[in-house]
Amino acid sequence: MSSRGEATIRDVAKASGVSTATVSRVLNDDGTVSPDTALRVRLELERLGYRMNRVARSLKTSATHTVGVIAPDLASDFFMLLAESLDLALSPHGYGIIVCSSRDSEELEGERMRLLAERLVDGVVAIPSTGSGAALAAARRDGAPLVLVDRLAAGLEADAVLVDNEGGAYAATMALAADLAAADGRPRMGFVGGSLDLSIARERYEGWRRAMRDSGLAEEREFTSFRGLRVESGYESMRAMRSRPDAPEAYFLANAYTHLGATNYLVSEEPAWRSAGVAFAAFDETPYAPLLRFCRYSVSQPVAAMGERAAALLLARISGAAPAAPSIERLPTTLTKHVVRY
Amino acid sequence: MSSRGEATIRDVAKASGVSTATVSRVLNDDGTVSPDTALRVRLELERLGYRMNRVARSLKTSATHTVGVIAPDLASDFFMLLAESLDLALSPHGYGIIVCSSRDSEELEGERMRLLAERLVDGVVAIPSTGSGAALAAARRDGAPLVLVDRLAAGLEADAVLVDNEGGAYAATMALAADLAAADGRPRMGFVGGSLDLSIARERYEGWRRAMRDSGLAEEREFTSFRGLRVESGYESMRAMRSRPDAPEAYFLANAYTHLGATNYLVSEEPAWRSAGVAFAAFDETPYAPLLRFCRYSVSQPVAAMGERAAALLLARISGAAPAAPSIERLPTTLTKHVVRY
DNA sequence: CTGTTAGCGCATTCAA
DNA sequence: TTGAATGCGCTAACAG
Repeated sequence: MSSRGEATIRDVAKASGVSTATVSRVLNDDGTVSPDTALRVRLELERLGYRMNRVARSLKTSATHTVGVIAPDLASDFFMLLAESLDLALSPHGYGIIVCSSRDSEELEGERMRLLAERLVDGVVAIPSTGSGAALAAARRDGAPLVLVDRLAAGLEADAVLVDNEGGAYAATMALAADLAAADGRPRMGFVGGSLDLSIARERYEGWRRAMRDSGLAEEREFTSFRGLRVESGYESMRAMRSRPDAPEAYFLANAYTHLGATNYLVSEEPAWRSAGVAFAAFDETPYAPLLRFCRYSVSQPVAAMGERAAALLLARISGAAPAAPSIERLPTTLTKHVVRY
Repeated sequence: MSSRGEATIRDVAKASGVSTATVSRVLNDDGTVSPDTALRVRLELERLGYRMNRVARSLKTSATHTVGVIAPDLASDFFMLLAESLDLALSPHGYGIIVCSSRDSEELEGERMRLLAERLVDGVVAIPSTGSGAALAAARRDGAPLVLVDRLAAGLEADAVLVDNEGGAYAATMALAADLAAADGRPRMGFVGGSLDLSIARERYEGWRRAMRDSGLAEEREFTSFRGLRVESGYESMRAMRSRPDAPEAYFLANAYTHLGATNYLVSEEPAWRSAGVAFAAFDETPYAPLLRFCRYSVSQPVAAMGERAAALLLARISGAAPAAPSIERLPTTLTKHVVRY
């Protein structure tokens, strides 16, 4: 027995009268071990309650069967769905995921990446916290498998799984604009989004803009906000816009958080008679969608599919069965029309 | 250079003209290395871009600085917040977390626990998927540090961090009952919860029940549901109850999911004039709380604090600075009164 | 203060 | 088909 009190292959070898090499072969289903020796070994394995020390194996094989996951915020709907789906896709292959939060700090992001490299993870899935990806690039183990999810980072040669943000925003905006045109004489639409440094914020803005042009609507500076993609940003943006007497009735919200914040504002600060005509088009789908009462059109991202694809790309890289050039996948979004019942 | 193309302490040792032991001492801030040797070594460390191979260190020290986290569902609000707070509390100590989903299956739970043990994690934080904890107990490395969160498991000798479910449910129910008594002649209250096998479901039921007795209200079988703690269960329970002509106006919802489901039902299936008088008391707090329009009282769990405490208990066990007996901490909940604005 | 030595537990040559 | 020997990269006595 080792100091840990656990049986090692040496104990098993001794007990079954074979060498450690043979035990190792049995453990790895090597196939070259005679059936009865294998049986004897397996019996002892069982009897001694043997558990493999995977750390030792990893040192030998320099493969940890672990992938790192870095995200700006672990406590987001998007990330957790992603984690669940990564776990689902990876665990059948014997991979575990070690998750870390970069807390939207580039410095922390680099630290975490470095630590993952030191832990010899076989690959990394990252939601970059900045548009540059500099910290990730610097800390990355040379050429180590890396898959970006949700956002692109400029300086990073890596596979990526994204969604068609521009197209999704375009479709939702077009749909809402059409409704407005049918109902109202002079349709207008505000925009609530985040910093254009972020690829997702930028792409959604561009989609909205194109749809505005194609619908013959004018982009009004006072009603175009890039305050951020958080709940409070949505709340504040909506407050700022709705405080003006000439506020539009329609808005595009760039993600679930701003959507929630905006709805919270209207519901809790504006009298019902005033908000009655408000209509939203928004990115993301959530469990509480039925409560987002101003939502007319929503764009949902296939988060689970994104996790699956990210896992597949990573496994392909790890096994070496991937083309040299990074592959960027852009998954389609789905437009949903919401009927208001209350 | 090693085969991985990374410098090892041997490369650094050679380059700086010292032994590997000295390099190791420098790396571990051992303090017994003379300032100028240390400087020379650090220079080479930097020049060669040395990165520690933590797998090798772990094999030697049999400490991985990794803790495993097992939860029935990674994609839940509760778990996300917990993961974030565990990461926050643990990462300053150099610990990483490897998360896995048991998908509410006892078999998977055991498998995951076993794999974590084989990976030599220094400890495990688990949200048990069953009341027995049998799978966890079986796969657990003998005496390995384990902290249960949220729920207890009968057969498991482990530290635990829970909340005062009974007390929280009691307080919310009492508050709502008092409001009812003040307003109405014959107050009644329904209950929507989950299977009593789950400790949290049972404790919340017991708290509700005690408050009902103390308020002089009768528990009515037809309006007491244990269908489950999921969104759909809440929806279905509410549908079943509200379909009866004699349905009460007040309800206790045992968690965020049932609360959401119940609200979804009322909002989307029941005409406003009929649901106008409905009032809820419920467990959990969410970002979309402002949209839960029937909520009068909510009980919030200190999820972040739970993560912190779990981390602290785990670290104490790992360092051996913990009493032999398991310590069960029960954190207090907070009652919030909600004002309805719409 | 520093170097030598000896493994941690496993997988993998190379012989037999 | 099996065993003996070697080393993955690091830390930890023990000497010097």
